[in-house]
Amino acid sequence: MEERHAIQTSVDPVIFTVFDGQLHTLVVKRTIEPYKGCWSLPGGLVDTEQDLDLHSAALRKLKEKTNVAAPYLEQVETVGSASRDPRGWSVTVVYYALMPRPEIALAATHGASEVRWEPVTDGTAAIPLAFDHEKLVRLALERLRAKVGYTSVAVHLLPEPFTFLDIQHIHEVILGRKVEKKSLMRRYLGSGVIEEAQGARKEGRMRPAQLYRLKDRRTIHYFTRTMEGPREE
Amino acid sequence: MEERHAIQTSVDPVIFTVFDGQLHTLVVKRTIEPYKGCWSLPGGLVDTEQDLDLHSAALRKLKEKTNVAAPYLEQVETVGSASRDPRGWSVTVVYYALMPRPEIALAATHGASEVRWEPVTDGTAAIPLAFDHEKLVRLALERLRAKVGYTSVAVHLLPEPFTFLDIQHIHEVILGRKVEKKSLMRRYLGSGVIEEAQGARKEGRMRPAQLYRLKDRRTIHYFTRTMEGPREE
DNA sequence: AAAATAGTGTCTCTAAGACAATATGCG
DNA sequence: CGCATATTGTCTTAGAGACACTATTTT
Repeated sequence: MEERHAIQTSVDPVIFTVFDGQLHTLVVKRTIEPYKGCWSLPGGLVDTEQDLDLHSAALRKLKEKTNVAAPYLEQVETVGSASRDPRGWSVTVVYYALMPRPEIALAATHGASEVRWEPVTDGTAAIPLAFDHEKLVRLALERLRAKVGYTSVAVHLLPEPFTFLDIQHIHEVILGRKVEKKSLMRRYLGSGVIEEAQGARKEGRMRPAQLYRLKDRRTIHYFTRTMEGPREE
Repeated sequence: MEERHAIQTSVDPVIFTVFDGQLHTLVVKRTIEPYKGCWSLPGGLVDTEQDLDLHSAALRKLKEKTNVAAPYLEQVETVGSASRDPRGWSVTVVYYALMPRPEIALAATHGASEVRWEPVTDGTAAIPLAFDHEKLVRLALERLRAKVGYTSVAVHLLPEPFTFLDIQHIHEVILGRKVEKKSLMRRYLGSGVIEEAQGARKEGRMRPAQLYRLKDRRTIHYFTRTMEGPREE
Protein backbone atom coordinates (compact mmCIF):
# COMPACT_ATOMS: atom_id res chain seq x y z
CA MET A 1 0.00 0.00 0.00
CA GLU A 2 2.63 2.48 1.05
CA GLU A 3 4.87 2.15 -1.94
CA ARG A 4 1.97 2.48 -4.34
CA HIS A 5 1.19 5.98 -3.15
CA ALA A 6 4.39 7.55 -1.89
CA ILE A 7 6.03 9.29 -4.83
CA GLN A 8 9.41 10.84 -5.47
CA THR A 9 8.63 14.54 -5.46
CA SER A 10 10.86 17.35 -6.62
CA VAL A 11 10.72 21.05 -7.34
CA ASP A 12 12.24 22.42 -10.54
CA PRO A 13 12.76 26.17 -10.71
CA VAL A 14 13.26 27.62 -14.16
CA ILE A 15 15.36 30.66 -13.31
CA PHE A 16 15.21 33.41 -15.90
CA THR A 17 17.48 36.39 -16.24
CA VAL A 18 18.38 38.65 -19.14
CA PHE A 19 21.81 39.74 -20.34
CA ASP A 20 23.50 40.27 -23.71
CA GLY A 21 20.09 41.04 -25.10
CA GLN A 22 18.90 37.49 -24.49
CA LEU A 23 16.81 35.53 -22.07
CA HIS A 24 18.83 32.94 -20.16
CA THR A 25 17.97 30.11 -17.80
CA LEU A 26 20.14 28.48 -15.18
CA VAL A 27 21.24 24.89 -15.74
CA VAL A 28 23.44 22.63 -13.64
CA LYS A 29 25.46 19.58 -14.59
CA ARG A 30 24.26 16.38 -12.99
CA THR A 31 26.81 14.45 -10.95
CA ILE A 32 24.84 11.28 -10.39
CA GLU A 33 22.92 8.78 -12.45
CA PRO A 34 20.60 8.87 -14.25
CA TYR A 35 21.64 11.43 -16.87
CA LYS A 36 25.01 11.82 -15.15
CA GLY A 37 26.97 14.57 -16.87
CA CYS A 38 23.90 16.06 -18.53
CA TRP A 39 22.65 19.56 -17.96
CA SER A 40 19.42 19.89 -16.04
CA LEU A 41 17.28 22.37 -14.15
CA PRO A 42 18.60 23.36 -10.72
CA GLY A 43 15.88 21.46 -8.93
CA GLY A 44 15.84 18.51 -6.65
CA LEU A 45 13.82 16.37 -4.32
CA VAL A 46 11.67 17.93 -1.67
CA ASP A 47 13.20 17.19 1.70
CA THR A 48 10.45 16.50 4.21
CA GLU A 49 12.82 17.12 7.08
CA GLN A 50 13.96 20.59 6.15
CA ASP A 51 11.25 21.96 3.87
CA LEU A 52 8.04 23.20 5.43
CA ASP A 53 6.17 23.49 2.17
CA LEU A 54 6.65 23.41 -1.60
CA HIS A 55 7.28 27.12 -1.93
CA SER A 56 10.08 27.08 0.59
CA ALA A 57 11.56 24.01 -1.06
CA ALA A 58 11.75 26.00 -4.29
CA LEU A 59 13.29 28.95 -2.46
CA ARG A 60 15.88 26.66 -0.92
CA LYS A 61 16.94 25.37 -4.34
CA LEU A 62 17.20 28.93 -5.59
CA LYS A 63 19.28 30.03 -2.66
CA GLU A 64 21.64 27.08 -3.03
CA LYS A 65 22.43 27.80 -6.65
CA THR A 66 22.19 31.56 -7.00
CA ASN A 67 22.40 32.91 -3.47
CA VAL A 68 19.33 35.05 -4.18
CA ALA A 69 16.89 34.81 -1.30
CA ALA A 70 13.74 36.56 -2.46
CA PRO A 71 13.20 36.69 -6.18
CA TYR A 72 9.88 36.82 -7.93
CA LEU A 73 8.78 33.18 -7.81
CA GLU A 74 5.64 31.65 -9.24
CA GLN A 75 4.37 28.12 -9.56
CA VAL A 76 3.77 27.06 -13.16
CA GLU A 77 2.49 23.54 -13.34
CA THR A 78 3.01 20.12 -11.88
CA VAL A 79 4.11 17.26 -14.08
CA GLY A 80 3.97 13.67 -12.92
CA SER A 81 4.01 10.34 -14.66
CA ALA A 82 5.37 6.83 -14.60
CA SER A 83 7.70 7.55 -17.49
CA ARG A 84 9.43 10.84 -16.93
CA ASP A 85 12.13 9.34 -14.70
CA PRO A 86 13.63 5.92 -15.53
CA ARG A 87 13.59 5.05 -11.84
CA GLY A 88 9.80 5.11 -11.77
CA TRP A 89 6.81 7.27 -10.97
CA SER A 90 7.79 10.83 -10.08
CA VAL A 91 6.24 14.23 -9.68
CA THR A 92 7.84 17.61 -10.14
CA VAL A 93 6.42 21.00 -9.33
CA VAL A 94 7.70 23.54 -11.85
CA TYR A 95 8.32 27.14 -10.81
CA TYR A 96 9.74 30.07 -12.65
CA ALA A 97 11.83 32.73 -10.98
CA LEU A 98 12.83 36.13 -12.30
CA MET A 99 15.98 37.79 -11.08
CA PRO A 100 18.07 40.75 -12.14
CA ARG A 101 21.40 39.57 -13.46
CA PRO A 102 23.68 41.59 -11.13
CA GLU A 103 22.25 40.11 -7.97
CA ILE A 104 23.30 36.61 -8.80
CA ALA A 105 26.41 34.97 -7.41
CA LEU A 106 26.58 31.53 -8.94
CA ALA A 107 27.65 28.76 -6.61
CA ALA A 108 29.00 25.41 -7.72
CA THR A 109 28.09 23.34 -4.72
CA HIS A 110 25.71 20.66 -3.54
CA GLY A 111 26.42 18.05 -6.14
CA ALA A 112 26.42 20.38 -9.12
CA SER A 113 29.93 20.37 -10.49
CA GLU A 114 29.00 23.16 -12.84
CA VAL A 115 26.39 25.87 -13.02
CA ARG A 116 25.76 27.90 -16.13
CA TRP A 117 23.44 30.34 -17.87
CA GLU A 118 22.01 28.89 -21.03
CA PRO A 119 20.37 31.12 -23.63
CA VAL A 120 16.70 30.44 -24.29
CA THR A 121 16.00 31.22 -27.89
CA ASP A 122 12.78 30.48 -29.73
CA GLY A 123 11.23 27.85 -27.52
CA THR A 124 13.79 26.06 -25.43
CA ALA A 125 17.36 25.95 -24.26
CA ALA A 126 19.91 25.43 -26.98
CA ILE A 127 21.46 22.33 -25.43
CA PRO A 128 19.60 19.11 -24.59
CA LEU A 129 18.52 18.77 -20.99
CA ALA A 130 18.03 15.73 -18.76
CA PHE A 131 14.65 14.09 -18.17
CA ASP A 132 11.75 16.15 -19.55
CA HIS A 133 13.40 19.39 -18.50
CA GLU A 134 13.23 20.90 -21.96
CA LYS A 135 9.47 20.57 -21.80
CA LEU A 136 9.49 22.12 -18.33
CA VAL A 137 11.45 25.12 -19.64
CA ARG A 138 8.95 25.45 -22.44
CA LEU A 139 6.06 25.42 -19.99
CA ALA A 140 7.71 28.11 -17.90
CA LEU A 141 8.51 30.24 -20.93
CA GLU A 142 4.96 29.97 -22.25
CA ARG A 143 3.62 31.12 -18.92
CA LEU A 144 6.12 33.97 -18.71
CA ARG A 145 5.34 35.17 -22.22
CA ALA A 146 1.61 35.08 -21.66
CA LYS A 147 1.93 36.90 -18.37
CA VAL A 148 4.20 39.60 -19.71
CA GLY A 149 1.37 40.55 -22.03
CA TYR A 150 -1.10 41.46 -19.30
CA THR A 151 0.89 42.02 -16.09
CA SER A 152 3.84 44.03 -14.83
CA VAL A 153 5.87 40.88 -14.23
CA ALA A 154 8.68 41.67 -16.69
CA VAL A 155 10.18 44.47 -14.64
CA HIS A 156 11.14 41.97 -11.96
CA LEU A 157 13.98 40.99 -14.29
CA LEU A 158 15.51 44.47 -14.10
CA PRO A 159 18.12 45.70 -11.66
CA GLU A 160 17.09 48.96 -10.06
CA PRO A 161 17.03 51.70 -10.94
CA PHE A 162 15.87 51.27 -14.52
CA THR A 163 14.69 53.44 -17.38
CA PHE A 164 11.79 53.03 -19.79
CA LEU A 165 14.26 51.93 -22.41
CA ASP A 166 15.20 49.06 -20.08
CA ILE A 167 11.51 48.20 -19.65
CA GLN A 168 11.03 48.22 -23.39
CA HIS A 169 14.09 46.04 -24.01
CA ILE A 170 13.06 43.45 -21.45
CA HIS A 171 9.62 43.12 -23.02
CA GLU A 172 11.08 42.81 -26.48
CA VAL A 173 13.55 40.16 -25.42
CA ILE A 174 10.90 38.04 -23.73
CA LEU A 175 8.27 38.40 -26.44
CA GLY A 176 10.71 38.30 -29.33
CA ARG A 177 9.15 41.26 -31.10
CA LYS A 178 9.04 45.05 -31.07
CA VAL A 179 6.91 46.70 -28.41
CA GLU A 180 5.67 50.29 -28.40
CA LYS A 181 7.36 52.24 -25.61
CA LYS A 182 4.38 54.57 -25.42
CA SER A 183 2.08 51.68 -24.49
CA LEU A 184 4.46 50.59 -21.77
CA MET A 185 4.65 54.11 -20.37
CA ARG A 186 0.88 54.37 -20.27
CA ARG A 187 0.69 51.06 -18.46
CA TYR A 188 3.46 51.48 -15.95
CA LEU A 189 2.90 55.14 -15.15
CA GLY A 190 -0.85 54.73 -14.95
CA SER A 191 -0.81 51.70 -12.70
CA GLY A 192 1.53 53.00 -10.05
CA VAL A 193 3.74 49.93 -9.94
CA ILE A 194 6.90 52.00 -10.33
CA GLU A 195 8.08 55.26 -8.81
CA GLU A 196 10.72 57.75 -9.77
CA ALA A 197 14.19 57.21 -8.41
CA GLN A 198 16.82 59.88 -7.90
CA GLY A 199 18.86 60.97 -10.85
CA ALA A 200 18.95 60.09 -14.48
CA ARG A 201 21.05 57.96 -16.76
CA LYS A 202 23.05 59.30 -19.69
CA GLU A 203 23.94 56.71 -22.32
CA GLY A 204 26.04 58.91 -24.58
CA ARG A 205 25.82 62.56 -25.47
CA MET A 206 22.03 62.63 -25.49
CA ARG A 207 19.23 63.50 -23.12
CA PRO A 208 19.40 61.39 -19.94
CA ALA A 209 16.48 59.15 -19.05
CA GLN A 210 14.47 59.31 -15.85
CA LEU A 211 15.22 56.44 -13.46
CA TYR A 212 12.53 54.37 -11.79
CA ARG A 213 12.25 51.62 -9.22
CA LEU A 214 9.57 49.10 -8.29
CA LYS A 215 7.28 50.12 -5.48
CA ASP A 216 6.72 46.54 -4.41
CA ARG A 217 9.09 43.73 -5.28
CA ARG A 218 6.67 41.02 -4.20
CA THR A 219 3.56 41.62 -6.21
CA ILE A 220 2.64 42.16 -9.83
CA HIS A 221 -0.07 44.30 -11.37
CA TYR A 222 -2.76 42.91 -13.68
CA PHE A 223 -3.81 45.05 -16.61
CA THR A 224 -7.20 44.55 -18.21
CA ARG A 225 -5.96 44.13 -21.76
CA THR A 226 -3.37 41.97 -23.41
CA MET A 227 -0.73 43.60 -25.58
CA GLU A 228 -1.50 42.35 -29.03
CA GLY A 229 1.46 43.32 -31.14
CA PRO A 230 1.45 44.93 -34.57
CA ARG A 231 -1.85 45.46 -36.33
CA GLU A 232 -2.85 42.96 -38.96
CA GLU A 233 -3.20 44.11 -42.56
CA MET B 1 16.99 8.62 2.52
CA GLU B 2 14.02 7.09 0.77
CA GLU B 3 11.44 8.11 3.30
CA ARG B 4 12.67 11.68 3.35
CA HIS B 5 11.75 12.17 -0.29
CA ALA B 6 8.85 9.90 -1.11
CA ILE B 7 5.67 11.83 -0.41
CA GLN B 8 2.01 10.94 -0.21
CA THR B 9 0.60 12.44 -3.37
CA SER B 10 -3.03 12.95 -4.24
CA VAL B 11 -5.17 14.68 -6.83
CA ASP B 12 -8.15 16.76 -5.73
CA PRO B 13 -10.64 17.68 -8.44
CA VAL B 14 -12.98 20.54 -7.62
CA ILE B 15 -15.94 19.63 -9.78
CA PHE B 16 -18.19 22.53 -10.64
CA THR B 17 -21.66 22.42 -12.07
CA VAL B 18 -24.55 24.86 -12.05
CA PHE B 19 -28.18 24.23 -11.17
CA ASP B 20 -30.91 26.08 -9.27
CA GLY B 21 -29.17 29.28 -10.26
CA GLN B 22 -26.14 28.42 -8.16
CA LEU B 23 -22.64 27.09 -8.57
CA HIS B 24 -22.15 23.74 -6.87
CA THR B 25 -19.16 21.55 -6.15
CA LEU B 26 -19.07 17.82 -5.51
CA VAL B 27 -18.15 16.62 -2.04
CA VAL B 28 -17.92 13.11 -0.62
CA LYS B 29 -18.15 11.86 2.94
CA ARG B 30 -14.94 10.34 4.24
CA THR B 31 -15.18 6.79 5.53
CA ILE B 32 -11.75 6.50 7.11
CA GLU B 33 -9.60 8.44 9.50
CA PRO B 34 -8.47 11.15 9.62
CA TYR B 35 -11.53 13.37 9.31
CA LYS B 36 -13.77 10.29 9.20
CA GLY B 37 -17.36 11.37 8.57
CA CYS B 38 -16.36 14.79 7.27
CA TRP B 39 -17.09 16.05 3.79
CA SER B 40 -14.14 16.39 1.47
CA LEU B 41 -13.21 16.81 -2.16
CA PRO B 42 -13.63 13.67 -4.31
CA GLY B 43 -9.88 13.22 -4.63
CA GLY B 44 -7.49 10.59 -3.48
CA LEU B 45 -4.00 9.24 -3.69
CA VAL B 46 -2.33 8.78 -7.01
CA ASP B 47 -1.98 5.08 -7.66
CA THR B 48 1.34 4.40 -9.32
CA GLU B 49 0.14 1.04 -10.51
CA GLN B 50 -2.94 2.16 -12.40
CA ASP B 51 -2.36 5.83 -13.19
CA LEU B 52 -0.02 6.71 -16.05
CA ASP B 53 0.18 10.39 -15.19
CA LEU B 54 -1.41 13.06 -13.00
CA HIS B 55 -4.01 14.07 -15.54
CA SER B 56 -5.31 10.54 -15.92
CA ALA B 57 -5.33 10.13 -12.15
CA ALA B 58 -7.64 13.15 -11.98
CA LEU B 59 -9.81 11.74 -14.75
CA ARG B 60 -10.05 8.43 -12.90
CA LYS B 61 -11.30 10.18 -9.75
CA LEU B 62 -13.85 12.07 -11.81
CA LYS B 63 -15.07 8.95 -13.54
CA GLU B 64 -15.43 7.08 -10.24
CA LYS B 65 -17.64 9.71 -8.68
CA THR B 66 -19.60 11.21 -11.54
CA ASN B 67 -19.31 8.73 -14.38
CA VAL B 68 -18.32 11.57 -16.70
CA ALA B 69 -15.33 10.59 -18.79
CA ALA B 70 -14.22 13.73 -20.60
CA PRO B 71 -15.15 16.98 -18.95
CA TYR B 72 -13.25 20.21 -19.23
CA LEU B 73 -10.39 19.65 -16.79
CA GLU B 74 -7.62 22.04 -15.86
CA GLN B 75 -4.84 21.95 -13.32
CA VAL B 76 -5.03 24.79 -10.82
CA GLU B 77 -2.18 24.61 -8.37
CA THR B 78 -0.23 22.17 -6.27
CA VAL B 79 -0.25 22.47 -2.52
CA GLY B 80 2.19 20.59 -0.34
CA SER B 81 3.41 20.97 3.20
CA ALA B 82 4.27 19.15 6.38
CA SER B 83 1.15 20.37 8.12
CA ARG B 84 -1.82 19.95 5.78
CA ASP B 85 -2.34 16.28 6.70
CA PRO B 86 -1.93 15.13 10.31
CA ARG B 87 -0.20 11.99 9.05
CA GLY B 88 2.73 14.02 7.72
CA TRP B 89 4.12 15.65 4.60
CA SER B 90 1.74 15.44 1.69
CA VAL B 91 1.22 16.96 -1.72
CA THR B 92 -2.02 17.44 -3.61
CA VAL B 93 -2.50 18.57 -7.18
CA VAL B 94 -5.70 20.59 -7.43
CA TYR B 95 -7.79 20.49 -10.60
CA TYR B 96 -11.07 22.02 -11.48
CA ALA B 97 -13.57 20.34 -13.77
CA LEU B 98 -16.62 21.82 -15.45
CA MET B 99 -19.51 19.61 -16.37
CA PRO B 100 -23.07 20.16 -17.46
CA ARG B 101 -25.46 19.03 -14.78
CA PRO B 102 -27.51 16.56 -16.83
CA GLU B 103 -24.54 14.44 -17.76
CA ILE B 104 -23.78 13.48 -14.23
CA ALA B 105 -24.83 10.22 -12.65
CA LEU B 106 -23.62 10.31 -9.08
CA ALA B 107 -22.15 7.08 -7.77
CA ALA B 108 -21.76 6.25 -4.11
CA THR B 109 -18.93 3.78 -4.32
CA HIS B 110 -15.26 3.38 -3.57
CA GLY B 111 -15.25 4.27 0.05
CA ALA B 112 -17.50 7.27 -0.25
CA SER B 113 -20.66 6.42 1.62
CA GLU B 114 -22.25 9.59 0.35
CA VAL B 115 -21.75 11.96 -2.53
CA ARG B 116 -23.41 15.33 -2.73
CA TRP B 117 -23.53 18.67 -4.51
CA GLU B 118 -22.70 21.51 -2.18
CA PRO B 119 -23.52 25.10 -3.11
CA VAL B 120 -20.54 27.42 -3.44
CA THR B 121 -21.63 30.86 -2.41
CA ASP B 122 -19.37 33.85 -1.91
CA GLY B 123 -16.01 32.22 -1.51
CA THR B 124 -16.30 28.65 -0.33
CA ALA B 125 -18.60 25.75 0.31
CA ALA B 126 -21.20 26.34 2.98
CA ILE B 127 -20.19 23.36 5.10
CA PRO B 128 -16.73 22.79 6.61
CA LEU B 129 -14.49 20.45 4.63
CA ALA B 130 -11.72 18.09 5.71
CA PHE B 131 -8.03 19.00 5.59
CA ASP B 132 -7.38 22.26 3.74
CA HIS B 133 -10.07 21.48 1.18
CA GLU B 134 -11.91 24.74 1.73
CA LYS B 135 -8.77 26.56 0.69
CA LEU B 136 -8.48 24.29 -2.35
CA VAL B 137 -12.05 25.10 -3.37
CA ARG B 138 -11.25 28.77 -2.99
CA LEU B 139 -8.17 28.43 -5.20
CA ALA B 140 -10.20 26.66 -7.87
CA LEU B 141 -12.99 29.22 -7.70
CA GLU B 142 -10.56 32.13 -7.96
CA ARG B 143 -9.03 30.57 -11.05
CA LEU B 144 -12.43 29.89 -12.57
CA ARG B 145 -13.66 33.42 -11.93
CA ALA B 146 -10.55 34.99 -13.37
CA LYS B 147 -10.66 32.78 -16.42
CA VAL B 148 -14.35 33.38 -17.11
CA GLY B 149 -13.44 37.03 -17.56
CA TYR B 150 -11.11 36.51 -20.50
CA THR B 151 -11.87 33.09 -21.98
CA SER B 152 -14.81 31.07 -23.26
CA VAL B 153 -14.47 28.56 -20.43
CA ALA B 154 -17.88 29.16 -18.85
CA VAL B 155 -19.86 27.56 -21.66
CA HIS B 156 -18.35 24.19 -20.77
CA LEU B 157 -20.79 24.15 -17.87
CA LEU B 158 -23.77 24.21 -20.22
CA PRO B 159 -25.62 21.21 -21.62
CA GLU B 160 -26.03 21.47 -25.37
CA PRO B 161 -27.77 23.00 -27.08
CA PHE B 162 -27.86 26.32 -25.24
CA THR B 163 -29.10 29.84 -25.84
CA PHE B 164 -27.47 33.20 -25.18
CA LEU B 165 -29.65 33.55 -22.14
CA ASP B 166 -28.03 30.39 -20.81
CA ILE B 167 -24.60 31.82 -21.53
CA GLN B 168 -25.51 35.02 -19.73
CA HIS B 169 -26.88 33.16 -16.70
CA ILE B 170 -23.82 30.98 -16.36
CA HIS B 171 -21.53 34.00 -16.38
CA GLU B 172 -23.66 35.80 -13.84
CA VAL B 173 -23.77 32.83 -11.51
CA ILE B 174 -20.00 32.35 -11.59
CA LEU B 175 -19.09 36.02 -11.29
CA GLY B 176 -21.88 36.90 -8.88
CA ARG B 177 -22.89 40.01 -10.80
CA LYS B 178 -24.86 41.15 -13.83
CA VAL B 179 -23.21 40.74 -17.20
CA GLU B 180 -24.19 42.48 -20.44
CA LYS B 181 -25.60 39.98 -22.87
CA LYS B 182 -24.50 42.17 -25.75
CA SER B 183 -20.86 41.85 -24.72
CA LEU B 184 -21.19 38.09 -24.56
CA MET B 185 -22.77 37.95 -27.99
CA ARG B 186 -19.97 40.03 -29.47
CA ARG B 187 -17.42 37.74 -27.88
CA TYR B 188 -18.94 34.38 -28.65
CA LEU B 189 -20.22 35.16 -32.12
CA GLY B 190 -17.05 36.94 -33.11
CA SER B 191 -14.66 34.26 -31.93
CA GLY B 192 -16.27 31.29 -33.58
CA VAL B 193 -16.25 29.06 -30.49
CA ILE B 194 -19.93 28.23 -30.92
CA GLU B 195 -22.10 27.35 -33.88
CA GLU B 196 -25.81 27.36 -34.51
CA ALA B 197 -27.71 24.22 -33.69
CA GLN B 198 -30.99 23.14 -35.21
CA GLY B 199 -34.16 24.64 -33.86
CA ALA B 200 -35.00 27.15 -31.22
CA ARG B 201 -36.23 27.13 -27.67
CA LYS B 202 -39.48 28.69 -26.50
CA GLU B 203 -39.62 29.52 -22.80
CA GLY B 204 -43.21 30.65 -22.63
CA ARG B 205 -45.32 32.64 -25.01
CA MET B 206 -42.47 34.73 -26.37
CA ARG B 207 -39.99 34.73 -29.19
CA PRO B 208 -37.91 31.53 -29.20
CA ALA B 209 -34.14 31.78 -28.88
CA GLN B 210 -31.61 30.47 -31.35
CA LEU B 211 -29.81 27.37 -30.10
CA TYR B 212 -26.04 26.94 -30.21
CA ARG B 213 -23.46 24.29 -29.48
CA LEU B 214 -19.72 24.30 -28.83
CA LYS B 215 -17.55 23.68 -31.85
CA ASP B 216 -14.83 22.09 -29.77
CA ARG B 217 -15.45 20.64 -26.33
CA ARG B 218 -11.75 20.31 -25.56
CA THR B 219 -10.36 23.79 -25.98
CA ILE B 220 -11.17 27.28 -24.80
CA HIS B 221 -10.78 30.61 -26.55
CA TYR B 222 -8.73 33.47 -25.13
CA PHE B 223 -10.07 36.98 -25.60
CA THR B 224 -7.74 39.96 -25.42
CA ARG B 225 -9.65 41.91 -22.83
CA THR B 226 -11.02 41.12 -19.43
CA MET B 227 -14.66 41.85 -18.73
CA GLU B 228 -14.54 44.57 -16.15
CA GLY B 229 -18.03 44.84 -14.84
CA PRO B 230 -20.10 47.97 -14.28
CA ARG B 231 -18.48 51.34 -14.81
CA GLU B 232 -17.26 53.17 -11.74
CA GLU B 233 -18.89 56.44 -10.79
C1' DA C 1 -52.83 43.43 -31.55
C1' DA C 2 -50.54 42.54 -27.05
C1' DA C 3 -47.15 40.32 -24.40
C1' DA C 4 -42.68 39.09 -23.58
C1' DT C 5 -38.30 37.77 -24.64
C1' DA C 6 -34.66 37.71 -28.66
C1' DG C 7 -31.54 40.17 -31.02
C1' DT C 8 -29.63 44.72 -33.18
C1' DG C 9 -27.97 49.54 -33.37
C1' DT C 10 -25.29 52.71 -31.73
C1' DC C 11 -23.18 56.01 -28.39
C1' DT C 12 -19.58 56.48 -25.10
C1' DC C 13 -15.37 55.19 -23.04
C1' DT C 14 -10.83 53.14 -22.28
C1' DA C 15 -6.56 51.73 -23.58
C1' DA C 16 -3.54 50.00 -27.37
C1' DG C 17 -1.01 50.81 -31.91
C1' DA C 18 1.20 54.14 -34.69
C1' DC C 19 3.96 57.78 -35.23
C1' DA C 20 4.66 62.90 -35.36
C1' DA C 21 6.06 66.66 -32.55
C1' DT C 22 8.61 68.53 -28.66
C1' DA C 23 11.82 68.54 -24.82
C1' DT C 24 16.26 68.00 -22.75
C1' DG C 25 21.09 67.64 -21.77
C1' DC C 26 25.61 67.50 -23.61
C1' DG C 27 29.39 68.52 -26.59
C1' DC D 1 23.55 75.55 -31.66
C1' DG D 2 22.90 70.79 -33.16
C1' DC D 3 22.80 65.87 -32.06
C1' DA D 4 20.62 61.95 -30.24
C1' DT D 5 17.61 60.13 -27.33
C1' DA D 6 13.57 61.03 -23.97
C1' DT D 7 8.96 62.19 -23.44
C1' DT D 8 4.49 63.89 -24.81
C1' DG D 9 0.59 64.61 -28.06
C1' DT D 10 -2.79 62.89 -30.55
C1' DC D 11 -5.10 60.24 -34.24
C1' DT D 12 -7.01 55.77 -35.18
C1' DT D 13 -8.98 51.49 -33.80
C1' DA D 14 -10.98 47.47 -31.21
C1' DG D 15 -13.88 46.00 -28.10
C1' DA D 16 -16.52 46.68 -23.56
C1' DG D 17 -20.51 48.96 -21.01
C1' DA D 18 -25.03 51.02 -21.49
C1' DC D 19 -29.26 51.02 -23.06
C1' DA D 20 -32.79 52.16 -26.58
C1' DC D 21 -34.91 50.12 -30.36
C1' DT D 22 -36.62 46.50 -33.54
C1' DA D 23 -37.87 41.54 -34.49
C1' DT D 24 -40.29 37.36 -33.70
C1' DT D 25 -43.22 34.22 -31.80
C1' DT D 26 -47.57 32.73 -29.25
C1' DT D 27 -52.01 33.88 -27.42
